[in-house]
Amino acid sequence: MNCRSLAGAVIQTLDRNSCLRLLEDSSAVSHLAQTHAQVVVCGYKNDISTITKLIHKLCDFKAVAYARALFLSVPKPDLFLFNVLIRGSSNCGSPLSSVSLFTYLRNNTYLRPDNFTYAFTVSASSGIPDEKFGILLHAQAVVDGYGSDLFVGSSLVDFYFTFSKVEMAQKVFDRMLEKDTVLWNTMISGLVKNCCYEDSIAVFAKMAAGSGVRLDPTSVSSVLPAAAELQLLNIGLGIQCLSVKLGLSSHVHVLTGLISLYSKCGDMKTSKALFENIIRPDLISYNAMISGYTTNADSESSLRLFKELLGIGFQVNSSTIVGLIPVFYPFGHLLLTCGIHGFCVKSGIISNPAVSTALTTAYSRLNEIESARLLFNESKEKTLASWNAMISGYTKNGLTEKAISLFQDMQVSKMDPNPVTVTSILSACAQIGSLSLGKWVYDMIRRKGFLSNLYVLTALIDMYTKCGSIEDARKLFDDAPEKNVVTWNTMISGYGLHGHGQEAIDLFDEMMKSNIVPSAVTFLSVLYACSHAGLVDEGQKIFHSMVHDFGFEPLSEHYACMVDILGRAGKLEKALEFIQTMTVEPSPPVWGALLGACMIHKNTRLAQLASEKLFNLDPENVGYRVLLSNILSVDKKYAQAASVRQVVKQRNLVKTPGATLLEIGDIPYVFTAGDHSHPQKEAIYALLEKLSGKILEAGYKPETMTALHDVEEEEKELIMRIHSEKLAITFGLIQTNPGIEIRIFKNLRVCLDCHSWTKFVSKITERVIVVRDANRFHHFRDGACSCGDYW
DNA sequence: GTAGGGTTAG
Repeated sequence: MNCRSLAGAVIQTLDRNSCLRLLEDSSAVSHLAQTHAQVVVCGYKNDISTITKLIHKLCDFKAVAYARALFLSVPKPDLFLFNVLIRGSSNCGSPLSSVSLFTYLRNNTYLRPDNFTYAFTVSASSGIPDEKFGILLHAQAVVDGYGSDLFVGSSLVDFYFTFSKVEMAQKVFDRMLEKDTVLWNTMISGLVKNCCYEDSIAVFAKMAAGSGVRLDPTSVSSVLPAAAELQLLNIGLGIQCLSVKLGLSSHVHVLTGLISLYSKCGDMKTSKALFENIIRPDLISYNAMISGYTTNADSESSLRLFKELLGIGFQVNSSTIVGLIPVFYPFGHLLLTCGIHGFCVKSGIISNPAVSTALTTAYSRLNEIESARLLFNESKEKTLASWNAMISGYTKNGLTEKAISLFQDMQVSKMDPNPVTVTSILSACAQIGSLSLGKWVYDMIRRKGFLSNLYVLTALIDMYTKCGSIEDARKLFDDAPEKNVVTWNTMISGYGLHGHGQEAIDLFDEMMKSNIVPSAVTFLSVLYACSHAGLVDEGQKIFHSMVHDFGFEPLSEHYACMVDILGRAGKLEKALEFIQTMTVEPSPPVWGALLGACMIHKNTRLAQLASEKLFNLDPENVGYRVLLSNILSVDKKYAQAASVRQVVKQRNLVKTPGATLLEIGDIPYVFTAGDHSHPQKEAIYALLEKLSGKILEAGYKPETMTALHDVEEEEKELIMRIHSEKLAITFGLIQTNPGIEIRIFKNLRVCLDCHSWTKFVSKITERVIVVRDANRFHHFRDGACSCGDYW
């Protein structure tokens, strides 16, 4: 009905049927208001069925306040009207008013609730944070004899699924004498909501095979996400065939579900074909396509569809944006990310927490951690996911202290950590080697029952290996009820970290026997373990097997590992030959491994070749230049060494400062090179002096001296500044009783001199000294190191 | 029917 006829209608007196038709045809709240006036003018304001219709319509347009006011003016509302308003309030996001209406109905009227009343009120109670309302209603419904009503049953099943009470939902479902399509569908989608994907598929199969109930598009589109989540293409295919047979396959919901399934299985070609089959694709089907292209790293298509969507005038929603954003960061598209950010701000979508979380993640993955933090600070509604995104942003960028301090802020603001939070924090503990914090988190994990989560367990194993307790890690690993490839990789690389090459290989063999499919990282982990333990032949065998038995195309990282293995073993020429066989362009780490080997084996010629490549590939990296300068100095090529250092100076390249962490009890102490800030510095330097004398007597020769002949005075002093690990170890000797093991953590690789120094110190003080450097663990005992001088 | 946060190598 258009405005002119409506305006005309207002001045006419209409019969009841015309009034009702007018109500039926109203398409906005303003129309309804006029029609309301008309109803009053025509004398139907006490006609309950007309008023009920009006209230019903008002609710449809979300004018629930208006509807309630009108309801209050009705002298004797009947049950039907109560039911309409209970449902309406719930649909308008006021489930509490639904429940209070129900209570009013029971306590203050002569009316008795019927199956509709229960169904609507139970549905409403799914939207209230407190589960007690629904449980109470369930009991009352049973007492009133509606326990096996289909409508009531379906809403109860949905209610229990909403509160993750899967067993209760199942119980209600099983006890229903009669089951219809809606009840089955509720069961299928509820299981999906609770991540019981296999069960959901099983229920769907039962429904299709022997229930005698008709499948509808909702049945199919409810089960499809389960198949998609498990990437069960065969099951999906079966569902697709079935829906073709039943004539449901052209339904837009079904097609959208199939698009998502094929996308998650990596088949964008089929997804595209399905999408083209949709006669009138809606926003949700577009979203499914965009997110599909995004997860399959096709940024061009993803963006193309997004622009198409804007072009045809669709109002995009948060789902569109959240499905699009992750396509930006694998390709380093900072500008596009900023552009979308701007778009979100302008259109107001930014207020959606999922959107701002996705953007926070994007910025942090693009190493724009400050922008991420700004966005996080500005977001009004901070959900658990936004906290987690920010915390993991910090850990992924190596800003562990910030991650931990944000975690503390999170607890202050009463946000309860979940397994995702805990996983990130454990990763932070592993990074800085803080066993004390790690153990504290472990306590929390046990209290909250997160230990059954595989991510948490794996991160815990990693934390223990990186904090030095390889035995504790292994115990957790052995007791794990479930392991995936990452869990195995973590344990293998843990052994590598500690120089236990044979254990790593044994575990790898065991993994193969358990039929776990290895990943690229599996081979990297076991190869690094070989490198740390000097297992040259074993490493070569595994590399060969990786290519020929497992059909892996080696990545540049695998080559770097092999160069490392060969190079450390002194097979420098062989390493170079190996590089020349590479099918991919050698990356900086490949040449870096060769350069490192040149340092150990003092090969100036190859060092110059490797560094030339490195200076071209990675001109900003100071480490390589320092390394070359040292190699040249050792070879007495002082002029060349000086000119390498000159470049560093001229270009203002900054070397990461070395730092060492030592924990005494729960207190962490951080030392930097030449540190004079410590309150006990006098005692430290005095003991350092005393130790120096003793170890020189025992045969220690400072390694740096050989490299320093040509260095200018000022620079010499700079280099001679006592490295942080020496200060930390000395402090540890002062602070702990004889015989106690000392553990320190260094952010860079331990240098040759400190390594030698620590060996001697361990001998004369009869202490076990454990050093974790950027690369691996060194266990010093009685003048020797577990790495066999092989690092 | 579409959508946000987590573990493994270096």
